[in-house]
Amino acid sequence: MISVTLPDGTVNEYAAGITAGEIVMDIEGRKHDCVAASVDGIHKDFSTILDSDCSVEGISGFTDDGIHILRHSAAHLLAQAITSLYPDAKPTIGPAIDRGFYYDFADLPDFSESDLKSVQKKMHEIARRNHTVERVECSESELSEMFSSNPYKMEIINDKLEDGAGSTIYRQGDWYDLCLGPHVHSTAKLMHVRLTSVSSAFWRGDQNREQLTRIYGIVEPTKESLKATMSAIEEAKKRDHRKLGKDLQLFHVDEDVGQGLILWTPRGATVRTCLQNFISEHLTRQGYHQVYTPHIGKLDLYRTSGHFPYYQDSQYPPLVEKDMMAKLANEGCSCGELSNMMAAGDIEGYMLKPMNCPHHIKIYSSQARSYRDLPLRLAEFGTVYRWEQSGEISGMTRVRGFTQDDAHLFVTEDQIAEEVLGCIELVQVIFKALGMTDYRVRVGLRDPDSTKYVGASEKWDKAEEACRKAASSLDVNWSEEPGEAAFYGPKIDFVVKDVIGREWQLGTVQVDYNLPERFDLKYKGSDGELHRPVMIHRAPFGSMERFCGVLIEHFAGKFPTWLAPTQIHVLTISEKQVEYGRKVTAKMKEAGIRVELDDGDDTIGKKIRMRRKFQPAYMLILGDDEVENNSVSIRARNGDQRAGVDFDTFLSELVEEIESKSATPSLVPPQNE
RNA sequence: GCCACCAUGGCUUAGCGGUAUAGCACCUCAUUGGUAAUGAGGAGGUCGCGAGUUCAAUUCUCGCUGGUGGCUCCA
Repeated sequence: MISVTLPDGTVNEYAAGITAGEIVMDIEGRKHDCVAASVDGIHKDFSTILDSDCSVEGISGFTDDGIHILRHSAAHLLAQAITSLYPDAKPTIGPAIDRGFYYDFADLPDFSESDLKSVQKKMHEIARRNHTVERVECSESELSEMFSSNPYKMEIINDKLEDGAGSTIYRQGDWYDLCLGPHVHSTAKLMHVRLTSVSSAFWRGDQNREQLTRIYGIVEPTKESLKATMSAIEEAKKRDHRKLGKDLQLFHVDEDVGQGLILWTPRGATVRTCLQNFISEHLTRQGYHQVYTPHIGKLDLYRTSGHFPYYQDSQYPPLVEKDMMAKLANEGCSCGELSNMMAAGDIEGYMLKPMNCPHHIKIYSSQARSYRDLPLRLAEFGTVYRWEQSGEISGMTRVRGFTQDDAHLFVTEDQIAEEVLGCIELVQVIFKALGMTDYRVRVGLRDPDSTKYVGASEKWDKAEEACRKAASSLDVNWSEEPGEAAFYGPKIDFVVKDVIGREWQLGTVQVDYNLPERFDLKYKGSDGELHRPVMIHRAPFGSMERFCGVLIEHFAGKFPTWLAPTQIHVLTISEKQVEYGRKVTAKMKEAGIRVELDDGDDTIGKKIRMRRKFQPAYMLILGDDEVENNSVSIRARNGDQRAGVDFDTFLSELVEEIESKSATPSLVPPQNE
């Protein structure tokens, strides 16, 4: 007999040799939703035989751990279906991921989304067969024999397994895969599966290696949860900033202008301006100086900074000076030669700036600086250009021209900690005001084994400690990531997820020992000696483009009143109220409200329907009653109403809501019916 | 950049080897209507661009541009 501790703390006696699954069934009953067992805290298959004392717990398919196992098993099911339909296809790897699972296949050419249906059908068919999923221990030679026709699996076996060590396979029906497990005990657990998309991936993420076909899917424990997940995905798609950007007329990208180059249309520009003004207020409060610098600079400047020619791949090509061009033409220089000269950095001209720092540095060094000038904080909504790969460009979140809410702080060694903290505070103030709580923070530290870093290691220790401290002052999850520091200093990154679960880096705070060195920056200390300042780069929101894109999704286009492109739409019921409507509109404009009047001859129902798509904070309905009482009827975004409000009262309440930057419109109390 | 898919008036979309649907938006007229579509009429497209096949291409083929999903990269 063995003693098994159950989740509620009781200890039961079982015959040795009982399986984990049998105990889970004993605890949870016959109709449980567990997919595997946790034995002494380690995830195990139900088939695991227990012959000594331990604790056992069922892992529900509704838990993070449980769904992970389901996904992994579903990946196997997918591979089984694919190999049965496409015998030449070779499964490579197929893990569970955050939002589902995928499997990469070699030799599955021309597979497209339209083929998913038949594969999914096959998966359901196999699932229904109720195959037992069986774990089998194999020796290295057995494995080599079983996977001899699959070079990818062989590569894993050769690379990952220690010499002579065996591993396990999981078998279901006539199919098996190299895997450590654990897995569900039967394919029947995998009925609620959907394949979602097809794309490609490189074997082992290496673009020099084979291109594989990757199939993505999701799986859920029950029919209901699958349905819920599917509709959540549908809902998320409606929030996509690319769709809302079009619907709400916030921005436009035109192929004649260029890929990844955002045209801010009036409504979007309004949102951006409001944000920039908001940020500017805080910059002033924190002692920043705002500056303006041009969009280009001489190549020499970027030679000094190190951007040119070393980061050519991610920059627009240089603008070659006219005289230089003419000279080269006279000399019969070919395009190939010109291109080689550019690559070598051996050319004169200008560059579209990929970063603002060199310009800001030149502002710093335009005067002799003393310790009394520090910290010097130079801020700019600075537009930069980077040559992102064409396949990477997406909406507003990945673009080729963007405006950073950039600043460079020139500080003494001793000021680093406090200034980093100041940067973090700014981020927090603004994230809080916008109700953005769903972000994570990465602290990039140096890799202790590498020598690529500039600056003395004592300095690094101090700066890294400052970053840790600053991060922990935040109310959010943060992680230390050794090896993720830039070569010139440690950094703090702010990362958010978009509606489809992709992560985007927004803000960053970076300590930099390198550029002050390269530009030979100095300040005179209290000791009368010249010292080297340290720079802090910070862009709390990254870029206005990406930030607004994320913000559109965050609010699902329903901006708080202070940010709404149009705050108020005034709708008249009939011609009789047009004059009053105009008066009210004019008064609001005078008060600085962004207001639009619809005095057309559509019915009120039609006007509401038409205006709704712009998601104004409020609509005002004006009929005879309102004209008579000098009042307005307020209609909130959700349809709730507040009628007969004196116009002046409404206006002062509205101004108050806007000035307080209230995150949610609150002029109409919620109505529960 | 790589792989797959996609591209029809402002938006959503039907369709096909014989130059093309429909809805909304837009314009005109009638209607003066209380909180998610009043009715009638009208205008608007060289079917992303360029080649090729064909008697004929929006429809087939190739190239380009742009988009979508991934991969890769990101000072």
